[in-house]
Amino acid sequence: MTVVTRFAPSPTGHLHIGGARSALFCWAYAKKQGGRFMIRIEDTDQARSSDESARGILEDLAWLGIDWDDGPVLRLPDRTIGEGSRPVGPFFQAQRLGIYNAYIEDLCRRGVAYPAFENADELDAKRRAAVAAKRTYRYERPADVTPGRFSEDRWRRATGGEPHVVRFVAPHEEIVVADLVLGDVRIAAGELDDFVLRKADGFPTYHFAVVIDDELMGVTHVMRAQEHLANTPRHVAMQRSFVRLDTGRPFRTPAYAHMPLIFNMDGSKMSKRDKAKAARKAAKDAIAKGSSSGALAAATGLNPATLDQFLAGENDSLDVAQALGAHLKITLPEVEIWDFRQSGYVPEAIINFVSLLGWNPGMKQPDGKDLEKFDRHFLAEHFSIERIGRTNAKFDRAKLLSFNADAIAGLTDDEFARRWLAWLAEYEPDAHARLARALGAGVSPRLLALTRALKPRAKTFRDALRPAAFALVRDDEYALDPAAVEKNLRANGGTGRALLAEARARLDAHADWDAAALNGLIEAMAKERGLPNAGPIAQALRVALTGSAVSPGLGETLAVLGRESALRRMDRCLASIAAP
RNA sequence: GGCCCCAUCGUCUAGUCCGGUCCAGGACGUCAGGUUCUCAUCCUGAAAACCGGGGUUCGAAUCCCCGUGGGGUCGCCA
Repeated sequence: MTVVTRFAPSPTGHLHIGGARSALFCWAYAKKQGGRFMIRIEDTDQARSSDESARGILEDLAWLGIDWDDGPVLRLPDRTIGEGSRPVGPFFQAQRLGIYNAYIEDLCRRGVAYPAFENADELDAKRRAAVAAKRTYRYERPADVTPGRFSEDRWRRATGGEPHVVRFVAPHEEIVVADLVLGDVRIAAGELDDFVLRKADGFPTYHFAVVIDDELMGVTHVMRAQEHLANTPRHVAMQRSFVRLDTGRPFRTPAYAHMPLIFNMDGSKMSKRDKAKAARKAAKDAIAKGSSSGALAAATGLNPATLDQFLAGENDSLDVAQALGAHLKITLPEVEIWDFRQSGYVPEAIINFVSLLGWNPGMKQPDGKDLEKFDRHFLAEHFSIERIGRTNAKFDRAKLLSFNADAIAGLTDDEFARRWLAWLAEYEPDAHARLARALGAGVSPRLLALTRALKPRAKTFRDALRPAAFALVRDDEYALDPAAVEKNLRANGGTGRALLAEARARLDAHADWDAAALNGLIEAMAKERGLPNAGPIAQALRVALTGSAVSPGLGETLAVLGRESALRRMDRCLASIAAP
């Protein structure tokens, strides 16, 4: 039997970090077993689903390198995914209404389901009353409904146009879910009530569509987050009662594997709202320090009333959060793959880190330490359901960041340059343009010199922007930091300035404008002058070349700028500081 | 509240199935040193955990029970 796993996102937003892990594990298991990995879009919530969201989720998966064998076709500039799908589509549930309806009718005729006519508000009120009274609420099956018997009268009313939902006749028996991670999970008879299969708008509910589609699409292994565990008995109950329309065979029950949940460090659920929370906190801190909501509104261009509502917690608008974040210079917490991508994370690091949230290879490295660095190909070769953990995990951003830094450090210089440039083009087009202007387009030798210097200083692609700043400005476009000038050029009667002047002369006469050779020149000069190290010369030059006391290595800095630019910057600096 | 799941350093975890080699190992973070022209990288070292209580056993992080704590779920959301 060919293993078929699936990831079935609801297109109501971006791909969440937890969803990415689910998809990854499903993908890895299918690869490992020589099976197929499928994507199905669960767009049965008419109000919240969107095509853009579906497209975005597919693109995020593709970006992570999680390709599907079956599912929607996604055309990307460099490849197309989903073209070789088995003919079990369509893969959008909204396009499968005919199938669901055929099953609904069969189920009703066999007395396994029945139309119900209660009003949603009334049921809601009953439910709330039960909760208030600390009683368990269960839908009460109408007296005229008999399991196994077609409710003709109800069917007639329903087909006659009366508003209704269709409910399942829940079996009165114990249900055992044989979970591959958790073991047997038993639910006593009578715990399930007659839940809804088809909503009043004619769309299937999640539970119903999942069971129908997993059967019809040949899904053999359902791997998903533990939040679905408590719903699984419903699915098993349906599988026991449903019969395929095409073959007349009973539904099969796939293997289940429920994986642990992922939370924030504080134990809260990771959600888009975290961004609003962070922005709100930063704004309130700013106000506490003397700013005001009016000033914030003015600075961000936000509508003052909208901002006040946001601050009061009356809405969690992403736009407001982002405007505040940009103005207050805070990074909003990333929770979706799209966020991490924008923040300059690489897919390798996300894949690796997220794999470790609830799974572990349990292998040692040659040095005896636990193996925890690997890529998706390793996962495809070694993934096993037995090694999925049972405990919920907290998402430690610091560790992810460290993984990302390592992944970046592991790139070749050329690869880093190419990918950083592509990232800039997408998320920092202004810096991208400035860089092309200063160093030439594409991966030029000088760009390579720059990125070599940037790589060990960057934990993310965005991080690389700061140490690259000196290369993005014109030779007369940057300001000299007064404190740095004072300390490194003016102090001690201007020894720094004198060193700068001498270094400038030596550099002018120097033929080989290469980072290593330039470093050698500075070292040699320090030695000749009897200095304990190259520090004073390097610092004087650094301030002159970049305006600041902090920059990449001096040789690299010089090499990136090039002879002309470097000399011009030194001259400008010397001219701005009077000789003593 | 009913039902269900879980429980090793601050965090991710190895070890748990097949009790002894575990005064519990690794990683991230933290702290202290060191290398280096600044920053970063890098190197070395340290502190840091078997939720509690009962059993079973010569012996329990590992098996059993109870408690406690955390989580999920109970929608015409998925």
